[in-house]
Amino acid sequence: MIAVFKEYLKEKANYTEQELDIIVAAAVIRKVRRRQYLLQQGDVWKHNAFVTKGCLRTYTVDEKGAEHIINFAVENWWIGDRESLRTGEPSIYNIDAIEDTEVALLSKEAYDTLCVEISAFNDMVNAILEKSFRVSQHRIHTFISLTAEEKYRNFLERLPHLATRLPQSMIASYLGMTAETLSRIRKLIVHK
Amino acid sequence: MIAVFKEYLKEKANYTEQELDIIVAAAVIRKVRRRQYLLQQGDVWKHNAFVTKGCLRTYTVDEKGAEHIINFAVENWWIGDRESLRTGEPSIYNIDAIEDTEVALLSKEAYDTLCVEISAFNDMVNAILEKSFRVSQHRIHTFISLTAEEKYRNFLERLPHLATRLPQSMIASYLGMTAETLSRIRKLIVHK
DNA sequence: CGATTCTTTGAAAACAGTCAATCTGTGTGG
DNA sequence: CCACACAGATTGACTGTTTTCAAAGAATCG
Repeated sequence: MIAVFKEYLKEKANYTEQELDIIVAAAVIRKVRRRQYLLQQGDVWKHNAFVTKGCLRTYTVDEKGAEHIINFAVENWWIGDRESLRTGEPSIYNIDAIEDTEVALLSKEAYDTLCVEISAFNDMVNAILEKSFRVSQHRIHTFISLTAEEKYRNFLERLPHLATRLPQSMIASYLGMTAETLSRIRKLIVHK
Repeated sequence: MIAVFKEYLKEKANYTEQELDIIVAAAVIRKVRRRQYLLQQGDVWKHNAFVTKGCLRTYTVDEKGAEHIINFAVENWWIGDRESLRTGEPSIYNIDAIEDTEVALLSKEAYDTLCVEISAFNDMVNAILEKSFRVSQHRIHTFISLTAEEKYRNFLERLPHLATRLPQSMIASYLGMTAETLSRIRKLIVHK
């Protein structure tokens, strides 16, 4: 499945064959079974993970035991905890697999080295970061300006491939509403 | 007020005196009066703005005329629309001054040149971007996991200097609630 | 002081959450 | 292959929270 990673890199920048090999060689493939953790609250996150197959989520669990999903990641997405990676502090997030999954892990050290030695990699990484930021700004905007129904419709538009792939209870959590509310909204939409 | 910008740069990285001068020389100071726009919906944003004095907000206006505040920026913060800057498309946001304000503007071209020629500047810029991303992830988390009262308390903790500086109606908008709701929450908190 | 803007309050309506029960589909073991 | 268990989705009744609209009360600025 490392081929997926290589394809992704080729699309993102004009790496030389040699550079591609260096990057791919630095990655470690790791399988994560459904329901298995990639990161557990309290642990320090020391990698950058690229998903080659499957689906993961980042979430927190509050005092009442309710889960709050911050992010999903499927094939060709990056996932991790930048906060913990940067500070070295234990993470407040959990990351686990929603399906049987495979990720390419780049250790913090390998990652930093690649950034220094391959300028195209550094640029790619920053472009990804910028995109992530823009996406999260957009998501904030949905929270402050849309109704529950609009948030769901917006989700269907922006991430249609996720809508069919994820349990609805998780979509509800991602949108900041209960599974019951989402179920009622879906019913309402069908009747329109 | 350009001195504020220079101080900020000194704190963020070890620039040489020469580098500092180059960066500062690239900046254009612009005054923005209270209620005056720095960016208007439909215009293309072509700068990066650093606030040396005053306070601004980024917001949208929906079909019903309601304003939704995405972000504030006070002294030593950056503000702008990365989306429009990157794509060259007209912005969907408005930016205006909440107080009489002064910003240092770096044109897209000047900014890109500085990134190439001064590597410390490039690193600084990326560190700022990463921080912005982490802050916005945190904010998303507040939206999906906190009650209205908790969101306000969290705001007071994280941005106490803004709480006293901004009209409450704007804080309410930033938190995704109505001014009336925030007013009631404040009353409730006082009685505790 | 007067005008304007911001905040507070009240009452009703709309909306979303909670809890408990039922329904549906999937996969497993006998 | 069937029966059962299990997880996820739906529904109903109820509760609690937030919005809406309208009006009154502070605060601020020229």
